Amino acid sequence: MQFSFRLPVATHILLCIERFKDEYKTTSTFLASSVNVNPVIIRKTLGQLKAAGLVEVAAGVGGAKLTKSPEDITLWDVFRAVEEDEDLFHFQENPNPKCPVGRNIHGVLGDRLEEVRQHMLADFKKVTLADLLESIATKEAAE
Amino acid sequence: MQFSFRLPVATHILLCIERFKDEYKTTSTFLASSVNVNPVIIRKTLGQLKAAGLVEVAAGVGGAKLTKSPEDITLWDVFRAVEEDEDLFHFQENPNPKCPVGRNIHGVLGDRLEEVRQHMLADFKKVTLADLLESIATKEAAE
DNA sequence: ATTGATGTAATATAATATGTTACAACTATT
DNA sequence: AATAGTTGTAACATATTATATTACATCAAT
Repeated sequence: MQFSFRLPVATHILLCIERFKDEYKTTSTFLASSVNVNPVIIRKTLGQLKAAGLVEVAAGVGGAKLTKSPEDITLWDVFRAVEEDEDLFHFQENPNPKCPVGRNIHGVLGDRLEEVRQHMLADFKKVTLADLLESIATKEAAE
Repeated sequence: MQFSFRLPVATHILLCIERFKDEYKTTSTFLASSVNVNPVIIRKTLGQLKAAGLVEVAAGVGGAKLTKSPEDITLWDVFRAVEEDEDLFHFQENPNPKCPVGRNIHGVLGDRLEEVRQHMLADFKKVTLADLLESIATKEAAE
């Protein structure tokens, strides 16, 4: 059981937009060829990133660019843009209310899991696009 | 996008086994009525918990019990018993190798996400079944 | 032997993610 | 104004995974 690849794809898109901003017009087709998914997936994701205020997309003429500098965009921003703000785990909806475990498990376990989730989100905040771009540049230099 | 309810269900099962060990024989049917899922789901989950060494299941006669005390079983044990040991997120399998972002994203972003996952696992280790049982007992007392 | 359980296979159903096609709307350019 | 390339989005198809259910062989205490 894993999270979908929406976060990785969205991050990939943002990194490409920044990395190639001076070389290419970063259209959905261009981005799709780097990520290797259908351009429509890119457009949908770009729509979520736009709604979250992370990118601007040029209507008509095409191409996208970041609205902030890469230092100011974290994985937390990206995660929130493309994933629902919901519990980390599904819970069985109708446990037995006559059982003391059944009627309290969601509250008790849910609280602990929500703490874990908040830590995860805090971790996401520590990673910026700039960090990732730098790591990629380092790898590129070593090739 | 959420994790399945395998962890919550498995935890629920373990808590019930301990909570009712002196009152009932904790068969898959009994447990199923508290969790409110099909008994076969309970048996499969119990099979995973048994494989992980967390419970013993009485063949033939039925019923399950913990192999350790609740202080010594954490959510980490339960998570490992019922979930694959894999990346937190899916990655697009074939990004464009001709693109510097495409050929490095998995390594670079994957490393950061693996750190987040390790933190999550560490958080799971902090929560024991005994903690949860105590929280439930507190709620029961307040009812 | 009977009874009530477990373990497991086979299959069905549901939910979700992803892929694809199609097309209206938009904007710079000619 | 017409064109060309692009975005935004709907509609639909496909794949994957999780969960539910039925069935039944096997087991062990009575």
